[in-house]
Amino acid sequence: MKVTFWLLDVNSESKEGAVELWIWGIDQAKNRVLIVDHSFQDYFYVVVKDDADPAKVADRIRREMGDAVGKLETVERRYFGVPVQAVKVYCRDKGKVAKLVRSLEGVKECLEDDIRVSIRYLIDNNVVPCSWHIVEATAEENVLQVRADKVYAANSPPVLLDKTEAPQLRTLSNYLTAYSHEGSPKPDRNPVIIISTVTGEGKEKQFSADEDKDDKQIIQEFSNYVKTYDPDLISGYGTNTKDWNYLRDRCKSLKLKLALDRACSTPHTSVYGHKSLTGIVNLDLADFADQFPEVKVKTIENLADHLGVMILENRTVVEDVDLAAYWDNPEKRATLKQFALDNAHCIKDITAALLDFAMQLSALVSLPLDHVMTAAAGFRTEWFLIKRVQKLGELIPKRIEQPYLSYAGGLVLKPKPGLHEDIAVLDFKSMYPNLMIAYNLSPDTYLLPDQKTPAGGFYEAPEVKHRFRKEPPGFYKEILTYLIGVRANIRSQMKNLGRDTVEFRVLDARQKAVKVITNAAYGYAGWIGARWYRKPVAEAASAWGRYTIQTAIQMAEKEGLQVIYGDTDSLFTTYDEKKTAALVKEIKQELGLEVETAQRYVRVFFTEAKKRYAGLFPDGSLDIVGLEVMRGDWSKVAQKVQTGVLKIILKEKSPEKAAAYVQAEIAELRQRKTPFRDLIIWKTLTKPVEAYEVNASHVEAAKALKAKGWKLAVGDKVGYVIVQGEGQLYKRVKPYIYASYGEVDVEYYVSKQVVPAAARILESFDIDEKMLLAQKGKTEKEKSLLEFAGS
DNA sequence: GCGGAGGGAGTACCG
DNA sequence: ACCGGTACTCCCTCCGCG
Repeated sequence: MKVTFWLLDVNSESKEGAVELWIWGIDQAKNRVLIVDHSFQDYFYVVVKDDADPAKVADRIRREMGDAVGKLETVERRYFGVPVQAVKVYCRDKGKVAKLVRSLEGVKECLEDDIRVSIRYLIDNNVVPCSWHIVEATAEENVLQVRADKVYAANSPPVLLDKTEAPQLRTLSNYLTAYSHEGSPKPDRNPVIIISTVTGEGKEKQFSADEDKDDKQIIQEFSNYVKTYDPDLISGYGTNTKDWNYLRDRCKSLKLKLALDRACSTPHTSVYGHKSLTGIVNLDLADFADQFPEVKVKTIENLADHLGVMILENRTVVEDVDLAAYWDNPEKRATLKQFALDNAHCIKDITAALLDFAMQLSALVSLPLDHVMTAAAGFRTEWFLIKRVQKLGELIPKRIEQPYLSYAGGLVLKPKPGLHEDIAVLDFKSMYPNLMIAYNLSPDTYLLPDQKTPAGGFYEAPEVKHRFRKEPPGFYKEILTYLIGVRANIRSQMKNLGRDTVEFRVLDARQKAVKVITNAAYGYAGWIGARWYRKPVAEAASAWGRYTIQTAIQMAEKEGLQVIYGDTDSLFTTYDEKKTAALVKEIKQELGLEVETAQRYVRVFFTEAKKRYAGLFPDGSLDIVGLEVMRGDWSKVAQKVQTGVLKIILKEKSPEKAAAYVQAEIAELRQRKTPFRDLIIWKTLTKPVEAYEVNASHVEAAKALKAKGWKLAVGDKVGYVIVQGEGQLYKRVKPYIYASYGEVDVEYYVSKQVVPAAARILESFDIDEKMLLAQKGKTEKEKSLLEFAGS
C-alpha cells in the first residue's frame, strides 16, 4: 500500500548486525506512523591512487575483507573538483572496514566512512525532514512495541512530494522547577517540585509535589502524561544542557526509569549536545536564542518579551535565589506555581513563533528538526553543502586538523566625525555571495600556485593573487546562484500575500533560512573546522570585496558625492537624487553588482571611531549602531542616558540641552532614584573561572556565586553591581542577587558608566567629562550651560 | 615606594 | 566550533624618579 507522510524524525537501529532506518511521521489521516526500512545498504568510498587500477584495488579489497564487505563498484567521482577513481564499498561496519582497507596497495584514502547512516539515508534517497513523502509499504504488527498508530515496513525508499504545509503537531511545552535551599539544585539531593506543562492548544497541566506527593510521584505522573498525550514535539528552555540531565540523574537517585519517548527508551545524548527522544522532536529554545542578538540576556522572559508573546506584563518574577522561600511559604507557594506555569506558557508561545523557521531550516539543510537548531552555523552550512554536492559527484572531505592562519578581511573607512545632513547608505546586495558567483570562487575551482593555466582561463583576485578556473562552474557558484534565486522567488511571492496569512509566515521563515545559509558560505570557506576549508576562497572573496568598495568610492567621488563612511559592503554618502541614482547604475554596469539605497538618514552622527554611529530616520526613529546603547555589557542607566543624549543631538541639535539632561540624570542617580535593576552589568563567562589570566569583575562575581553553590557554565551571563569599597574594581563586585541598593557605589556609575557614555557623544560638541561632572547648584548649572551656548 | 604609560586580556560589537 | 576588523575598559607590569 501507499503511505503519504510528513517526516518528523529519523533514527537508525542496529539489529543483529543489520541496519534499520526508523522513519517517524504523520500521515494524512493524522496517524502517527513508524516506517521501518530494512533495505538500505551503507557504504563508503575508497579513493584509488592515480597510477592504480580501480578494478585491481576492488579485487584486493574483496580478497582481504571477504564477507565483511558486500557489493563493490568502481566509480568516477570528483574531489575538490579533481576527477578521481574510486571503489564504492558497501558494508555494515564501515568505520572498521575503512580502517583496514586504508593500508592496502593502491589505496589513496577512504572517504565518507564518517557519515552517519541516518543522514546518509536521507541524502541518498532525497528524503527530507519536515517534508511530505509517499512510500510503498506493508503494514506490520507493532511487534516493536513502539508508541505509534501504525507500523509499516518500507518496500522502497520514500519519494519526496511537492506539498508544503506542515501538519498540526501535538506539542508539549515544559518548565521544570527543582528545590534547593542554597545555590543550584543538585539531582542527588534536591527534589523536583513542579513540572509545568502546556500543550499546543493551551491545555495546562501542572505536576506539583504538594502535601502528600513526593517527586518520584510527580515525575511518574508527568511521564505517564507524556505517554497519554503522546506529543510529536516537546519544547523547553535549556533542556539539552539542564532539564533532561536533571531528570535523568534524579531518576537514577530515585531508582526510576525515565522512559517517555515513543520507543520507551531513555533520552540519550546525540550529536551537537542534543538530547534525543526517539520518535519525538525535542526542541530546546535556548538553541534559538542566537537568532536574536538584540536580546542580550537570554532568559525566557526577555525572549518572550522580544517576540511579543509575554502574557503578563506585571507578573511576579521569582528569581532562583528566592525560589525555596516561595515554596516553603504557604502564602507564596501559589505565586511560584503561577510563575512556573507562566513560563511554560511562554515556552509554548515562543515555540509557536519559531517553529516555522526551524522547520524550513531543517528541510533546507536536511538535518532532522531537533538537530538543526542545536548544530552551529558552520555545521548547518556543511550539511547543506553535503546534500547539494552529492548530486555533482563531489566526494565529502574529512574534517582534518589544520593550523590557524589569519587573512585580511573587509575594508573599514575612517568616518568623518560630527553631524551630517541627508546621507544615503548604499549597500551591496549579498556582496560576498555575489563575488563568489562572479569570480567562480569555490573550493573546487581554486588553482594551486603550481597548477598550470586551464584552457578556459582563470580569474585572479586582486592583492592576494589567488587564481580560480573560469570553467566549469564550481559548486559554490551553483549553490549560491540557486539560493539567491530561491530567495528572490520567495520574496516576490510574499509581495502578493497579507502579512498575517499562514503562507506569508511560512515563506518568510523559508527566506530567512535561505538567507542564513547564503550568508554563511563565505565564513564557512575560511573556517579551519570546515570539511571544505579553503582559505584562498575566503581570502579572495574579501580581496575582491575591498577592490569593489574602493572602486565604488572613486566612482562616488567622481560623481561629486562625498563619502562619509563605509564598512565592508556599504558606503555612506551625501544624498543627491540624480547623482546617487547615477552611481548605483554605474556600479551595476562596471562591477556587475547590485547596490541598493538601504537607508537614508535625515542626519547621522559619527565620532572618530569606526563601527559606531547614530542616525535619524525620516520617521523620527533613531538608528544606533555599535555604541554603548547596543552593548549588553553596559548598565541600563548608561544606555538610557546615552540614548537621551543622541535623541536631543540628532533631533534638536542642542548639546547644551543634552548636557543639562545628563546632569539631571546624574542627580537622580546620586539620590538613588534610578531603579536598582538599571545598575546591573552583565558579562559572559567565556571560559571556566579558573582559566582566567587576570582578575576581572565578572569572574569575581562568578566565584562569589559558585561559593554559594550556584553552578555556572561557560557561556553563562553573570549579573553584578559595583559596591562601595577600596582598591581595584574587581574587589568591589557583588552578584546583583546578593547586593542591596544601599551598598552600591553610585559614584562608579556616575563616573564610569553614565558620564563616559554621554561624553562619547558630547565631546564632539566640546562638552567633556569634567563639565558633565561639575557639581553645581541650579542657578550655577544654568549659568555654565549658558557659557557653553555662548562659546 | 609610587604613579603613570602602555601593552595585554577580556568582551562585545559591525558587516 | 563561520570570518576578520574594531572599540573600549580594566588589569598589571615596568620604568623613571637624583
